[in-house]
Amino acid sequence: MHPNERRNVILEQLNKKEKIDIDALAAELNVSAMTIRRDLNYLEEQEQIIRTLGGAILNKPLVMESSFQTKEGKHAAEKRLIARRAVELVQEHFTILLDSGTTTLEIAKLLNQKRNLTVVTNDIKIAAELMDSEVKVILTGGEMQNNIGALFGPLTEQTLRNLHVDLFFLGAHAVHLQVGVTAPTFEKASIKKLMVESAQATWLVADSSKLDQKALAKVCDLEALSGVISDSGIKAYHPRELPELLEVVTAEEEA
Amino acid sequence: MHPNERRNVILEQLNKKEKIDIDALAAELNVSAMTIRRDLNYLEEQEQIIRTLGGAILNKPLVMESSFQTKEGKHAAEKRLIARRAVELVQEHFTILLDSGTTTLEIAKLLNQKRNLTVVTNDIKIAAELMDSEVKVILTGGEMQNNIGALFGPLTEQTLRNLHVDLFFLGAHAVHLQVGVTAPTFEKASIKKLMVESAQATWLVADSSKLDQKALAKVCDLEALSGVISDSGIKAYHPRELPELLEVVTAEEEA
DNA sequence: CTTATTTATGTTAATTGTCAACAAAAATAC
DNA sequence: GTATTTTTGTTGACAATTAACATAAATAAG
Repeated sequence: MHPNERRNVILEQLNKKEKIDIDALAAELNVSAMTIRRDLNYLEEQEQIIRTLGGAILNKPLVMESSFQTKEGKHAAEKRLIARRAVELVQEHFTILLDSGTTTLEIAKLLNQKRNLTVVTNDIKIAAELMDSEVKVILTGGEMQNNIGALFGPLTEQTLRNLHVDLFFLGAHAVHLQVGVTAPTFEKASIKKLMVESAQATWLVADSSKLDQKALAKVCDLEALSGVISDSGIKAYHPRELPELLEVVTAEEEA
Repeated sequence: MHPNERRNVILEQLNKKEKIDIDALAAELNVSAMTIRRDLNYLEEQEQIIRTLGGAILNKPLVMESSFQTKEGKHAAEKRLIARRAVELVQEHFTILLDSGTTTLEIAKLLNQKRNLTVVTNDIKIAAELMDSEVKVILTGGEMQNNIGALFGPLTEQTLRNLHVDLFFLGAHAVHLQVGVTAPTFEKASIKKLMVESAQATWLVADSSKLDQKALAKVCDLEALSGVISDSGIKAYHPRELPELLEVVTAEEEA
């Protein structure tokens, strides 16, 4: 019997019994009490259980607000402002492509109430967010990146190649005047590049912490973008130097 | 300082600190460890805290288990039993295809501690469940069915056609001796059919309420299955009449 | 297929936490 | 003021935990 199997048995028992006893489990599973103890310590590290004297109980997680536990990350307020500005670009009957990421997730939350809209995404958190809405959602498919919920790989790329959308909201890790938009891995860059190519218009959504940064893999030049939406930090940057064709929108707090 | 005062101090600390330590408290409150222990035992009797080794944590009220609000549906206990029996078929390095549905979601929950496993699915709840695990997850892609989180449509079908897996767990709406496995829409049936075709082995997982039922669209004959896992209700059905090639496993409560 | 390496498990002894029993102290009742 | 109850501290027996090491099993490497 594998350790994982054994741990599953323990969890199963806890679903019925509220509390389990180490010695009883050891006898039942024909292993030493020490092994059970190690299992319990492992499960406690995973925050699945809580150790008690001679046993353990289930660790009931706290209630979460959204489908996913959305711990308020860095620049959350900025992202919300950007998202609010972004949805103004969305018209009825549009097909919209949403990159994976927290900024685009904020956009998804605002699209929640729209109708006659199709959203394509490679982010399962975005899909989950729109699950109970009237928006039509298409997931690209692909291999899921753990802890993030973004889909990557050949399957994703193949889907994107057969796609055309009206509007693409591109999230970025790094944007730079000369270098353009870049991503930390070739895999991500490749996906984003395909997304740009399959969209009629691409708007970059990025809070100011991403500006003036460079990363490994090139996604596209700034010229490929229809516009940029960022928070007021972009002012401290140099909006005048951005190519003229580029409409730069600065999201700001409303009065 | 009154005993009740002291106990309130303990509870206050627990609201901030998640876990408290007996010796530290004893020193801080200038009482013996034994006194703190008695306080903690008292508070545990009141179901306000839970004792751990050398300390205590707050007793949180009951909440949900999974990323999604999984209101305990019909036949939940049966589904869990079936799931437990099903994962016994899973070997390391397997690639497993999971149909969308609540029974297969239960299977996913049990898989989430396994390693060296690849899971393919068209259900975003299953994907979400496995997001924080070490299991490699591949989503088929496709159009998301609202309120359920299952992916359908041509995109899904195309992905399935280019796929081969070791083991497929098929969830069913209706199973019948003569008619075989059926689904309520052609769209769903089409997906399930493709899944059966792309798998080395197909095991049907269905609680007994699904047995002896017919629906509109045919998925496959019983002969196409490698086996069936159901709860004990299947006994009231007619296991002897099932085709001989079919191994029927009945999941039952352990002694 | 064999060997090396990692991982999992068992055993022990030292440490730490727990409990029960009793005694002392404090609070309360009469 | 004394009696009674409640609370607290102390002690020793016992149980659980941990760390450290040894062994076995599984996996990877050659």
